This record gives sequence, structure tokens and C-alpha cells, in this order.
Amino acid sequence: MSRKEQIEETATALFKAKGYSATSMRDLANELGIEAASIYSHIKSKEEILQKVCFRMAREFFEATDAVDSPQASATERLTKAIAAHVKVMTQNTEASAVFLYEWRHLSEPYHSSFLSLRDKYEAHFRGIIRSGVESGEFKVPDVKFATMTVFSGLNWIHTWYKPEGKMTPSEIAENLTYMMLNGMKNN
Amino acid sequence: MSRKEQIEETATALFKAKGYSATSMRDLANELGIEAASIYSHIKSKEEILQKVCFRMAREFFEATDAVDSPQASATERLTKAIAAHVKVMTQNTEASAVFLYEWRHLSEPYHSSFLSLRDKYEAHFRGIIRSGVESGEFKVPDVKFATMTVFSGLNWIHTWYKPEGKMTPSEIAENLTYMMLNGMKNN
DNA sequence: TAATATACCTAACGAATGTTAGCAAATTTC
DNA sequence: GAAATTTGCTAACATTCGTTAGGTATATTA
Repeated sequence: MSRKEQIEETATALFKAKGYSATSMRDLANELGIEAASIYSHIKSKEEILQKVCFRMAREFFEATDAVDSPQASATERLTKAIAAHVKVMTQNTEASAVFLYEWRHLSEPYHSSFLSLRDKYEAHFRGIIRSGVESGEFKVPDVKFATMTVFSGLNWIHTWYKPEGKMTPSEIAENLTYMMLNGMKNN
Repeated sequence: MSRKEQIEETATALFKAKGYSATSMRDLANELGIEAASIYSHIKSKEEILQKVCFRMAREFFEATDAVDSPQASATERLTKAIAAHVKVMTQNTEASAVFLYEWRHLSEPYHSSFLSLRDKYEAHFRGIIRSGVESGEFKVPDVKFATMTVFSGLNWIHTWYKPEGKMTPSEIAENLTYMMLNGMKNN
């Protein structure tokens, strides 16, 4: 791993733990065991790190869900696979995922806008699956947009409690979340 | 509304919009139309505002859910009412809710710890309802803790998209979320 | 009307912020 | 072994930060 990658990784951990704004370059330097000014031999600015992380994660989420999508499959199957792909990316990148979810708002223009439109596009993918499920009669939801956001909320909360050493594996998490979203908690 | 309350309200809006750390006292002063130093005629410190908001919201959530709880009712009914109460508090205080959910981590000790234990206690209330539902056979969930967090994730995502002028009223939101959490998306 | 409290001001403090300049040692490449 | 690249340093910059001191005008209360 190059020094630059090391810096980005350490910064990502700090951004998750303290937030982007509350993380100073001197905090980051301290964590790396060097002086703050030395970091600038490797990166252009603090925000550059944030940009890299946000857009790399966007790409990872896109690639992962695209790879498992098959438009001719049932909506249930498509959603199940999309959820599993999302959970996999998230659990393999817990810190970067947290940055992707909460720190993007500190991006300056034009990164802020282009990040948001990427995120919208990603959400639209899920929305499309759910809508097609409703149209085919597989799903019954109060509102497609609302249902999509509820699914996302479940997905995006995972990073707050997931620990690799915990009792649920990523695929069990995906399985359980899919079960809850499809069947709910009612016993029948 | 006293000047102090006005300051807290304006600060809350900024904390939601930009985050606690990225909001300067000069930002806040500017929004109020006064000088930064003038704020200190009314408050002791920047963090005092954060403390007030976090603990006030904790109290509001507790009181709202306690008020509608009836231990002898069915788990379904108890959960339905708890969700409705939570959504009501949240939609009536969107900005303070966002601070409650994301900015509490900037509290210093001992506030940080005591906030977290309050939050845990609140979550335990929901967890208790779900557990009793599982024991009575009303609910069937993969894991009680997991189910609780999934419910919370749906609840706590609302503030990111809720707009008072939107098409869903708070009680419709509660109704729809309860439906999804109890029945899932599957049409059967 | 005198006393008190409220609300805000200017000026400034010490500390922390992101970043640049200029340089030196070590490591890698040719 | 020379050249180039990588990695780091010290010193310092301009700016912004939360906050304090000391003061004035306005509004409220006695």
C-alpha cells in the first residue's frame, strides 16, 4: 500500500470517528506519526481526501449492484441480490461507507452537486426494482418512494453497529434484512 | 420566545445544515444579525447549546412514547403507538431531531456518556416491545436486536426527507412505516 | 425617577486551522 | 554510481476559531 493510500485510509477512519470538520490535519498527521506539513508531499488538500473516498465508494456501490443485476429476473430476486451486494460493499468498507453516507455534505462545488446526482442515480436503481415489483404484483407497498427509502434506511444504518467480529456475517445480515423488508415482523 | 430560545433555535438549524463543528459562532451571529461576542450575553458556550438540544430531545422522545404505552396491550398495538409517537416528535422537531441523531457525538464528557445511556434506555423500550411480541407469538423476527435497529433505522431516516409541505402527513408516515415493518413489501 | 436587567457593541486574546516554502535524507530507478 | 523520486522535516503564513473584557444604550421594575 502506497503512502498516499495509507493517508487516505487513516483519514477515513478519523472522518468516521470525529467527522470531517472536527478532524484536523494535525490529528491526521499525529495518527500517521509525521508532521502535518509532510502530508502535503502526497496530497493536494484535505478535501481531496474526502472527494476520493466519496466518489470511490459511489463507484463501488454502483459496480457491485450492477454486477448482480439481471433485468429479466423477478423483482424479489433482483432486490435480494441488490441488498446483498450493498451490504457486502458496506461491511467490507465500514469506515469509508460512513464517510460516503454522512460526510459528503462537506464537499465543495462542483463535487457536492455531482455526488448528489450520483447518489440519486443509485437510489433510482432500487426504486426501479421496487416499482417493477409493484407493477408485476409481487410487491404491495404504501408508496414506491417511501418503500425505497425505508429499504435504504435499513441498509445505511448497518455501519453504525456492524463489527466484523460480531455474531452476524455480512450475508446473514443481508438475508435478515431482506427477510424483514419482504415479510415484516408479523408472524403469519 | 426569549432571545436565548431564539439563539438555540437558529443554532439548531445551522447544526443540522452544516454540522456542529462546521458551524462557527460567527455563522450563528450572522444568522441572528448580531456580533458573535453578543451571543455570550445569553449563553455560556457553544457546546451548551448542543447539550440543551440533545437532552431536550431525549426527554421529548421519552415522554411521547411513555405517554402512549400501555403494558397490557398487544405488542402490535404498543409498537404501532410507539412508532406514531416517535414520528410525531420527529416531524415536529426535524432540525432538533437531526442534531439529536448525529451531533451528539460532539458532546464532551460527562454529557457524551450520559446521553448515550439515555439513548440506550430509549432503544431498550422498543426492544422490550418487540421481544414481548416474539414471546407471545405475535412477531417472528430473525433477531430481536436486529429487528429493533431496523425499525429505528426507518424511524431515524425520516428527518432526511420529511418536509411539512410534502404529500405525506406525519400520521400517514407512521402508518406506512408501521405497515412496512409489520407486513413487509411482499404481496400476499 | 432611580435602580436594575436586557441586549448588543468594539476590541482583542490566545489557540487552532489549512497550507506553503525551502530544504534534507533516504530510497528507487537508470 | 548518478539521477530522480519519495518521504519527511522546520519554520512560518494568513485566517478563523471560541471566548473574554469592558463598555453603552434601551427597556423593565421598584
